[in-house]
Amino acid sequence: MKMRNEYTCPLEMTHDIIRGKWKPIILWQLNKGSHSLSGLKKSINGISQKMLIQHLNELLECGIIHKSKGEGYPLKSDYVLTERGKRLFEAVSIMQSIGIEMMIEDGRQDFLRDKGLL
Amino acid sequence: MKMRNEYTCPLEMTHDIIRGKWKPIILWQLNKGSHSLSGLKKSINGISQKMLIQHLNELLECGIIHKSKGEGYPLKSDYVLTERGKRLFEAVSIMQSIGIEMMIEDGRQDFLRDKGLL
DNA sequence: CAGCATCCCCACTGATACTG
DNA sequence: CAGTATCAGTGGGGATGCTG
Repeated sequence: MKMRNEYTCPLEMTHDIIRGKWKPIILWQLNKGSHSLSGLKKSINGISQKMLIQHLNELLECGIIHKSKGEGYPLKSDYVLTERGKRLFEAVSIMQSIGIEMMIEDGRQDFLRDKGLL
Repeated sequence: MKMRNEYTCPLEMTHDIIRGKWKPIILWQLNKGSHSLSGLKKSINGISQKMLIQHLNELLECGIIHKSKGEGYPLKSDYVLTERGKRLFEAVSIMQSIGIEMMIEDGRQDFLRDKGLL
């Protein structure tokens, strides 16, 4: 993820952090609780392992998530939201609710009901 | 802006809408009040006219903003947030506040003070 | 299971020039 | 002032295969 060199406002910073295609969904999953790599992969539909790891590393760099690594075999990783990540999740949460509102306005209640979101 | 064909959750929808590099700043400006094209261009540092118009058109398609066009000369356009756009702005607003918090944690109070955000 | 390395494509971005 | 058209660079995203 290419970040800008300079930020003219804090908004751009948060936006750059969350811009990646899978970032919001990753945060959404991690907010439910810590996940292993494979756990995340299973819970996120359509993501490739490479993209998942790439996005996780970017979130790590920004201090949004924290990683614990087990030592023995089988290998076990554990990703968790940091405090900063939990705050960022609030924005993600709002995006979700806005998405729901938009879908309702667009008459897609059926879709939402199927997902158990209505 | 390439939107996905299918959305597995509403979050992805909102994310796709706001993904563009300049979208949040545009919403931020429009939330202050309606703007003409040139007005927006002047208020957004570094944006090219092409990108501005492109993003505006995408926001129009999604029903986030509304455009009025004057008939006479000199030409006068007017962009405003729709009700949906105002709701989306709330998410943008949260992103801004999170950006501020992050910058404070990172010890960039000086930057924020310069911008009058602290 | 966790993670890295390669290769490739296309969408996003941007500069520039032109029209009403 | 508002908006379109064209061309080019690049980095984000994805498929696949390899290592500890």
